[in-house]
Amino acid sequence: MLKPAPPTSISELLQRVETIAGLTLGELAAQYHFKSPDDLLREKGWPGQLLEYVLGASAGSKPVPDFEHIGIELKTLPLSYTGKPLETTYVSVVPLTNLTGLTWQSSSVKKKLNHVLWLPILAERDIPPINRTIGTGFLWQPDSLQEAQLRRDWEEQIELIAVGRVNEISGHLGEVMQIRPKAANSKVLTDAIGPEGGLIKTLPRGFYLKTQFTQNILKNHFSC
DNA sequence: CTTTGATCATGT
DNA sequence: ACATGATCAAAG
Repeated sequence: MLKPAPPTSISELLQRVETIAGLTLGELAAQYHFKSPDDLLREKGWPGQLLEYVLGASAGSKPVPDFEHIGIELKTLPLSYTGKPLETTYVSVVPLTNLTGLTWQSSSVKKKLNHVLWLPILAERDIPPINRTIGTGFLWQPDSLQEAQLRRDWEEQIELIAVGRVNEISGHLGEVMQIRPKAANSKVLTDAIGPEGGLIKTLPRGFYLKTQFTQNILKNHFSC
């Protein structure tokens, strides 16, 4: 099959999502002649890349949403047998310099999470990737409580970075959104503001949604 | 070289 | 069990 064109409307996207619900990743990959790894030890991003391809997301672009025309970001969500998220959800890179004037409203987190298409996948580790089943995808936008929680976590942790305390940040901070390393390995270094106000080198970091937060998104959607 | 797609793997 | 810190490939 050819590479699908980007959906031109939200309803078209949702129609495609309905079509793939219940299929396994392997079935979908076979239909589109997409590769199917035996495990995700090396190709950790495979589920997301497959779904992007099948649903017609713009490939590997940077600052724009996956579905640029309709402003929607695609996120796969790996679930356990009991329906709980197995992993945190990566959101975006954490800015570590040039933070003056940066606000929640203008942040990459706020923009990325403005409108998300969640695609649950039954992804328990004892299931080979090709046998993992795609669930019912759904659209989500943060409600006022969720946005307040995200904003507070963002502001608290960005403030620490702004005053040169990036090295005091760990995954323990944040009520619903944490900061963790995001790099090829632990030797990668990037610029950040140091304790004396100058530049220091530190690990690149990313914002991640904690599993309790995404579990609540699921609960709100499938029970209301 | 960096960002995006994430999951792996170990310590608690 | 679960979360934090570490890691990997593709694409631009």
